[in-house]
Amino acid sequence: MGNMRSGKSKKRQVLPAPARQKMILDAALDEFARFGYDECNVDAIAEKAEIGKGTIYRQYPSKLDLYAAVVKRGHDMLHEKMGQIAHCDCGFDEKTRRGIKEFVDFFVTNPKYYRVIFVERPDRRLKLNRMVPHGEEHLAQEIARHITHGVESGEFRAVDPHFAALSFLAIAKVIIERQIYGRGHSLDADTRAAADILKGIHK
Amino acid sequence: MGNMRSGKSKKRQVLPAPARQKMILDAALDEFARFGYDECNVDAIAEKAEIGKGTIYRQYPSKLDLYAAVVKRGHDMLHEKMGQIAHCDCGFDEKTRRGIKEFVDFFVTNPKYYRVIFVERPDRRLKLNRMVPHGEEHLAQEIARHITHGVESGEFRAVDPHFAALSFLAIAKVIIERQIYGRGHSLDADTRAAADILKGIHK
Amino acid sequence: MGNMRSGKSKKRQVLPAPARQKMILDAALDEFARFGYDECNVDAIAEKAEIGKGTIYRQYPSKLDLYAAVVKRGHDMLHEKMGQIAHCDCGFDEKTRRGIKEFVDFFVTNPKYYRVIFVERPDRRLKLNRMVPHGEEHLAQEIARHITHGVESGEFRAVDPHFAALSFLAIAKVIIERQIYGRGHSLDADTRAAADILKGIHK
Amino acid sequence: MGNMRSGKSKKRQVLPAPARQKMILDAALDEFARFGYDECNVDAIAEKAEIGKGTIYRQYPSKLDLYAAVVKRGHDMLHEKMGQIAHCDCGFDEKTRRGIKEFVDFFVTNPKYYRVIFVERPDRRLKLNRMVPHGEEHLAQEIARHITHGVESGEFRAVDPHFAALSFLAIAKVIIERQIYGRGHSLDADTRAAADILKGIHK
DNA sequence: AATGAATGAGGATTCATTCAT
DNA sequence: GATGAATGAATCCTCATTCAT
Repeated sequence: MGNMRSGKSKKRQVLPAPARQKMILDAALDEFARFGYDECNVDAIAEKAEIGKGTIYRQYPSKLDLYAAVVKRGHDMLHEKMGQIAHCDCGFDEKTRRGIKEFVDFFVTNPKYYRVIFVERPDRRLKLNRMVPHGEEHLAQEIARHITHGVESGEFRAVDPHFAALSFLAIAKVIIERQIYGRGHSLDADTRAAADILKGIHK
Repeated sequence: MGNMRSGKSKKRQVLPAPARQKMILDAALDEFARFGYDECNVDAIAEKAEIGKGTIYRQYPSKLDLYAAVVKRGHDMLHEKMGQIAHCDCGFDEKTRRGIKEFVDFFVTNPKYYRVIFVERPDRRLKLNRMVPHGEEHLAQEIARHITHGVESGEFRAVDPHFAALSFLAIAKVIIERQIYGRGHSLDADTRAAADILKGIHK
Repeated sequence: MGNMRSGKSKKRQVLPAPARQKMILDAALDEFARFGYDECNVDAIAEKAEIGKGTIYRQYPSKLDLYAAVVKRGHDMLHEKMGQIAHCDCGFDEKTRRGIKEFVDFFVTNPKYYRVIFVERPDRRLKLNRMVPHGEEHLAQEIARHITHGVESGEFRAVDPHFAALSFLAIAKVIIERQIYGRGHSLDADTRAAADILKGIHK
Repeated sequence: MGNMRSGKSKKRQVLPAPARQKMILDAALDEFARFGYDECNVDAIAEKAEIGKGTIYRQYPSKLDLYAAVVKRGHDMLHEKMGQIAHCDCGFDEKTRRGIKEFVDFFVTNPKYYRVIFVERPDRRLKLNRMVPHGEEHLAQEIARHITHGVESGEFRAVDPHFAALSFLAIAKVIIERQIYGRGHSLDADTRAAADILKGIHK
């Protein structure tokens, strides 16, 4: 009926619901990361996910909600990894080191999430700011809490924990960007350099 | 017709070319900074600049070019301020301190440029990336050059200058953001904290 | 650029603004009358008006506003015709007779307006009701005023003027519908029959 | 899945077929009357009927068919009430009076049908026009037949029966609308006023 | 038979860009 | 040169309808 596309005969095999969920989020992540929120269109996401547009809108009321869901999944994945560290039996320094490592690892391994969370900067958009309560600020607060513990236990020099947290984050992002976009930067060397820099925070 | 709009009778006096140029860029800066590239539309810019839309297109082939011009003007202004320091007769440390101060000052005084250059991040967009010679990278290279001098003269510890430069930049941005968006953060305190952190770079 | 439609080479000659205005309203009237508000689409109106879609939206903020404008033009045309009668130097009966005649004539001559104003019944839609303050109710009130004069001057039997007005209108519409959609109904015969019926109102 | 919705656990007990039929038509009547054909959507009808959307489509091939069925049920109900009068043992005048009364009563008691049959006016839509055998016309013919009897028996003045029938209908609708939407109009007063008007038809 | 998840044609609206005046 | 009316490609979203379970 007018939609007889030549070529590929859409024989979308039916996948179980959770698998489709995943395909949608994967496709959305791909497109949002590659083109950015505005330059990416819902049709392309649907096509990549191999589902109909309507199916997306059945799950997410709007393009913005879909984006928020992608960001949230990223944060959830990150938190799962990082959460384990919080409960480890190690000292402050060890926790810090491992925390940075996991953080950097996550985004170097998942550069798409880096794009979607830090480059596309959802908090730039007022609405998203309200929808995704896990922005950079949220992360900074968690790190700040960690630093506060360190300060209280005397393991860390007395600085404004929030400022220190933002600085941590900022440097971590530098490392990540160099890994993702740079050519031949040694992760170890960068991490050590970062340590040198951040050492200034230490007593 | 067109001149029969009721109400304000736009007595748009014809300005000399350079003055118009400035009005266009000022208006564009305002709108891009407030709404972001996509949420802002050319009509609004023209109206704010008090000129016809066509006149903008006479000067800039596209919205993207206009944006690039705004970013470029920001960089030029910044460079002019920073350039003076390069030629000052002071030592490495003094140059560094003044450099950071000027940099932070510029963006705290001109938060719109902060939005346009760092938040809106032109390199986010594939197209812009090609047009605007990645501002941040350019800056980083200049800073790196400065650091290299420091390293060569033995005034600075031997770190990867590029990495160090990006870290400088990252921390400077933290300070700026706190000044612009934060509430009641002392610029002095933040700068000192940053110095604490960056001291790690020093010997 | 991909829009090289084969066939008709759109060489839309530029018409003076008021002419275009008229073409838009004419096309809208055509389409709304033929298909109804919902089954008619803006693209078709634009095409029939031989202008771009955007041009319509430049004049009317939405499809609904365009519809309201069409209805308003109909009411204005009707009022102009009817207004002359109000000021004529004739008695109540003569005014009544001429009023009915003009009213019926108008809609028989402009059946599209009949569709748009009475069949499509804009007052069905809440929003339109607020936009077009000239619905059937408005007409009824004008007629009621006329009847009130007749009642006060003793030329008309004492009935609820509003009810009588609505009845006038209702019968007038019957005549109109028969003329427009019926086959071979004599306008004179129908009018005389209506007079017979409405005579009941008279003393 | 699908049965894991939190909250109300739709314990939709399976009803016998005719009961389901009724629920569908009731729900459809509600929604069509409240929102109109276009503004109402099938999902809402299914939800209100407490059945699955698919079940509606099993019974009615399309939304339009469902609408036609609602209109038809209205006409059937009306006819049943009116039909009894046709067979009553009373004279022409009595029949007429009772006919008008039943007609007005029916729609004042069932304003939803008034919306669906007269306000939404199925014949407005080209498509519907083909499906619903123009309700109003059908009614008019029945009334016309009645009038013809009156004319033949000499109980009614000789007018075009079809025109007279449409006039009857038109005035009846005025009464109904005033009852449904008006405030504080006396049904008796309106009916008497209508009688005054229609008396003109009588000898 | 009943269901409701999946579908995608269809439509209103926006806005960068052009070009006749 | 300056202007802004005109344009129509592009895009989000809706919702009637289908069909696998």
